[in-house]
Amino acid sequence: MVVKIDDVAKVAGVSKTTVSRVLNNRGYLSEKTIKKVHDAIDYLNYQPNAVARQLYKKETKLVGLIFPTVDNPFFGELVAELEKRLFDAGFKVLIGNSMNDPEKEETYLKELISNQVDGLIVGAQNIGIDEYHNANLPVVAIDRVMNEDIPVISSDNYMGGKLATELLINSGAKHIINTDGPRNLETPAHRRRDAYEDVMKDHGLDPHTCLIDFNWDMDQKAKAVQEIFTEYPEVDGIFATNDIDAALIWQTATKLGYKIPDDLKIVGYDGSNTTRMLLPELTTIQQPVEEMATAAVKTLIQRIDGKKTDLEQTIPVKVWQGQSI
Amino acid sequence: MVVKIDDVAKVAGVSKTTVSRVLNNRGYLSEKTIKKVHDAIDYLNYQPNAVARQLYKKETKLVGLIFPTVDNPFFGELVAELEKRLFDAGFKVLIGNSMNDPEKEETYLKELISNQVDGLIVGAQNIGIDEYHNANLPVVAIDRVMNEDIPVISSDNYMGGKLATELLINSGAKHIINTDGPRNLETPAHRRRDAYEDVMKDHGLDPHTCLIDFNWDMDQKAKAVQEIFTEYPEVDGIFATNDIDAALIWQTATKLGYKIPDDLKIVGYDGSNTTRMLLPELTTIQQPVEEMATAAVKTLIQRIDGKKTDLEQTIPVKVWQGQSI
DNA sequence: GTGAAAGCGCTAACAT
DNA sequence: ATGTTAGCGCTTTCAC
Repeated sequence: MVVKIDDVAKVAGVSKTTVSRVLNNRGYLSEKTIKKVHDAIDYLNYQPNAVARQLYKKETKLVGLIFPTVDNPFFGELVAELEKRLFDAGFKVLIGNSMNDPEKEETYLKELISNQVDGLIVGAQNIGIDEYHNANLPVVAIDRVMNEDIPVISSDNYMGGKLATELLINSGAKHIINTDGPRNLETPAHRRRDAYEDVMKDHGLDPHTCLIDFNWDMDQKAKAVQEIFTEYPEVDGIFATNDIDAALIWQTATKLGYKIPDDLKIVGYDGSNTTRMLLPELTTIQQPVEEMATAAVKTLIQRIDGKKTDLEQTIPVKVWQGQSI
Repeated sequence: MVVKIDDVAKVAGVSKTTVSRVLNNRGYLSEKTIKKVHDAIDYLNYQPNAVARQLYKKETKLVGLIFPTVDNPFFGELVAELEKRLFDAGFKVLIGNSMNDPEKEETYLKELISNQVDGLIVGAQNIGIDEYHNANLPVVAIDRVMNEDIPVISSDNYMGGKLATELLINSGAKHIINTDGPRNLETPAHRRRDAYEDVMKDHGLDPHTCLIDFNWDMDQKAKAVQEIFTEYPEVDGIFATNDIDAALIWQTATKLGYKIPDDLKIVGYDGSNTTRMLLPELTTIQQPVEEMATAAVKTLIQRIDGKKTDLEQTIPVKVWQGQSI
C-alpha cells in the first residue's frame, strides 16, 4: 500500500492535522514535533497525494498548453520556454497538441478544464472563440486572436513583414512573392502579409501571395512551391511566412538551378534556435520567443491571481543576417 | 459557482448516484432517466471534475514524460509522437523538461509521482536509477539504461554506428573522427561509438572520439568542433552523434575552406523531420521515432495493466541519403 | 431501476 | 501548540 498522511501521523505519534501543518508550514509547531514528523516522513518515504490536495484547495498548479505540435522548431522552442518559466513559478504543464484538428482541440480544451487546470496558454485556434471564453478560466493566447477578454501576446508581425520585404527590396529584388497560410484562420501572423503588401505598393511593386498551409504535408507544400516558380518565372525574391517553408523554397530553387542569393533572395520567418543551428545561412525574421514566453506566463499568472492585465502585448522582432539576400 | 454533480441531480430530479451512473454507463438505467440526466447536463453545461474522480479511482489517466527538452528536433518529434499515441489511448501528458539538470529531474519525478501519474516515459537520466525504481510506478525508458525492472526502448545504436562508419569508409574517407557525449552518462547511444571503433579497427584505421556534450551551449560546441580541425588536420570524415553537431561541423568546415563531401564527408545521427526539412543534404542515420513511440506507449500500457513485457526492444535504423558523403 | 451513505487523502475551521 | 471533525466532488457498495 501507498503511504498516506495518517500513516505518517501514526508513526510520528501525532494527528494528521499536525502532519499537514508541518507539510505546509502553517500554524504553531514545536521544534520537537516538526522533527518527529520529518523523521516519520523520511522513514516511510512519504509523498503527499497532490490529487487529494487539489480537490480540497480547488487549485491544481497545473497549466494547460494547447499548441498545434511540439515537432516544429518554433513551437518546440516556445513550449520549452513556457515550460521553463511555468516550472519556476511552481506550475506543471499539461500538454495538448491539437495538430490543428478542431476536434482534438475541443477534446483537449474539455479535458484540461475537467482536469481543473489553473490556466491555459493557447497557440492553436481552430475552434470557436466562445468555447475558450465559456471555459471561465484564465486564458492567454499567443499569436491568436481570441476575444475581448483574452489577452494576446504577439511578436510585431507587421514590423516583421515590413523588415522582410524591405530587406528583399533593398537587396535588389523586384519580383517578390510572399507565402502565407489560409486567410480564414484569424491570426495576427497575417499582419506579416499586410505589411508585405503595403511595402510593395509603396515601392510601386505588385504583391502576390501564395498559399502554403501549415497543416499540409511535405508533398503538398513541395507542389505549392513548385507552382510559385512556374507561375512567376520572373521571381527574384521570396518572403516565406516561416523558416520551414523558406528552407523548402531554397531547396526547390537550387534544384531548378537558381543560385541563392544571386538569382533569388529569400527571407524566412521565426528564426528559432533549431533553424539558426541547422540553416544559419537563411536570413530570417526572429520572433522573440523568450520574451513572448515571459510575457505569456507573467500575464497568465496575473490573471490567475485575479488581476487585470494588458489585452495586447506586441514584442519587437529582430533580423537574423544569413546569406540568402 | 461551478456546476457539480449535485446540481445536475437536482435539475434532473434524481440522485447524484444516478447521474454518476449515466456518466459512467454503469448499472440499470431507464431510457427516461438517461434522457432527463443528459438534458440537465446540457442545460447546465456540466463538466465532471476529473480530480475528484481521480481521488476515488486512484487512476489519473495521466502519463508523465521526462525528457531533456522539447526544443530539439529529435526530442520534439519523439514527444509529439508519444503524445499522439497516449492521447489515442486516453491518456493526457504531463511534461517535465529536465534540461539535463539532475535537480530538476528529481523535482519532476517527485511531483509527477505526487500528481499520481499512471506511468512515466523517461528519456532523461542523470539521477540515480534507484529513484525511478523506488517510484513503484510503471516506467518505460527510451534510450536510457535504467535497471532490470524497467523496459528500455532503443533504436539499434550499434547498427547505426556501424552503418555510419561504413558509409564514410566506403566513400573513401580514411581519417574519420567520431563525436560522442560524455561517457559517464550511461546511455545506449554510446553503442554508436563502440560500433565506430570496431569498424575502424576492422579496417585497420585509428578511431578517435571527440567529446561534444549535449548540454553545452553553441559557443562551447563551436570551440570543440574547431579543435577537431586543428588537432586532426588530416581529417576527411566525421561521424557526429547527432544532426545538430553534424550541422555545426558542416558550417565550421565550410568556413575553413573544406568542400563537402569532396574534402570532408559527414554523417549525422537522428534524421528527424525537422532536420530532413531544413538540412536534407545531410546524410544521417534515421532513428525510427514513430516505431519507438509506438513501442514505448504500448509497453507502458501493458505495464499499467499489470502485464509482463519485454525488457529490451531494439528497433532498426535507416539511412537518409543526403549529399554529405 | 434508484437512492443513502461511506470514503478516496487531504486541509482548515473550530475547539481545547 | 495540537487534535477533532467536516468536507472538497466524485464513485460504489448496499439497501430497497
